[in-house]
Amino acid sequence: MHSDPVASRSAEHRDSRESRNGSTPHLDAVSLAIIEQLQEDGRRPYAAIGKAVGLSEAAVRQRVQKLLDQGVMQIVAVTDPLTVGFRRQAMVGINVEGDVESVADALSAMPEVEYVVMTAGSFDVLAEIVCEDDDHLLDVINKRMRAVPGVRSTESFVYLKLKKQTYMWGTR
Amino acid sequence: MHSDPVASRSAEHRDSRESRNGSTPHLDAVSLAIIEQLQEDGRRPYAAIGKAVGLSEAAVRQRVQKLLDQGVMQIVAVTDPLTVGFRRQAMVGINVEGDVESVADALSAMPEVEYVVMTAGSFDVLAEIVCEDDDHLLDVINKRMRAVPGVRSTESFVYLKLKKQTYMWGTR
DNA sequence: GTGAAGTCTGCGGATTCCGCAGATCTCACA
DNA sequence: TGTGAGATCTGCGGAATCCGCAGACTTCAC
Repeated sequence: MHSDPVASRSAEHRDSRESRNGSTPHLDAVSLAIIEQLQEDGRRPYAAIGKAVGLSEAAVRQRVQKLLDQGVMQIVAVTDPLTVGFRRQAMVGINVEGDVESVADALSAMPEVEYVVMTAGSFDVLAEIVCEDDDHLLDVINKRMRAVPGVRSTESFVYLKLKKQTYMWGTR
Repeated sequence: MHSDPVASRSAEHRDSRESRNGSTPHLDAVSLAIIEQLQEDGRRPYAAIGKAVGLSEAAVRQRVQKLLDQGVMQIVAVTDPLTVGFRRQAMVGINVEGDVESVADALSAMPEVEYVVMTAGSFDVLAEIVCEDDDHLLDVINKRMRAVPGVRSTESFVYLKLKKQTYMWGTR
């Protein structure tokens, strides 16, 4: 048998069964390790990943495809829209009366909204928006977002400068 | 000459010169189009991208490499840490007295901090943090972040559920 | 004990990646 | 106006990678 940098394979399988999260199931240590590799470089070859996690090239490929199909992970190019230019960006904190999730869904449906998260604290929902310019920003916040049923109030934080943006939660 | 889906090449060059953003220079329409392609699929082959934007495979490869080297773009796997499991995540709004940028830099240096942005509004800085558990979260916020010189106050928004996460600003 | 489902491995063949040399264009400067 | 440096694009092979598939193995339910 080849060396196994992560752990015993069969043990992983048993672990993955006892996922108490009903929605998105089963992420064993090997898949975690694969995701970590792709967090460092989304274009890393499958063979190199396989060597790092102790799997064949084909097995890595099948796992990655499955993770993508399930929506657990996506491999994409990320930028700073402000650096790329000509756009206004903001985080909007929202207070909701009634069903929070339906408001979050309505916000998620808007193309200018890149990021929506339900939170505990003095806001019920946080939404990040990317706009063409100030007029567009004003339109999205004051017309469209405030018009969503259940939105009680909003507070905006216009982005001045992005200082850090990483995806390295795995590698610590 | 082949068809040119984006625009005239030489015209692009002229456009790219007049970038009034001193920090990160020059992003012409072709590079924008390449980024859009990679926002849809970070592993899309260079040849396919070249066909879409009207460039040869080698030219796309050189441009992508340059964008990566310059830090304009990164190609990575992104997930929802909450879905992946066993972690607490929060957005922290911060008020600063004195130099905001130095505070932002200090926060950026912390490994648990994934995202830092300077803002206009009732917070000076927003920081997103990913922690192992509640104890870790408490430690990072109350011990480490509040200890940064210049931090006047913080307010936390613990993540309950991520509803949307895209990187499609280009394709609208 | 047996069959279905899931996963891993190994293996070609097609595709892609990669470095390099030459051509083209722009721009600065004499 | 001419010239040379710098940047970018194209085309081309050779190496590496991607991709589908068939077989083997394990687990699980019945």
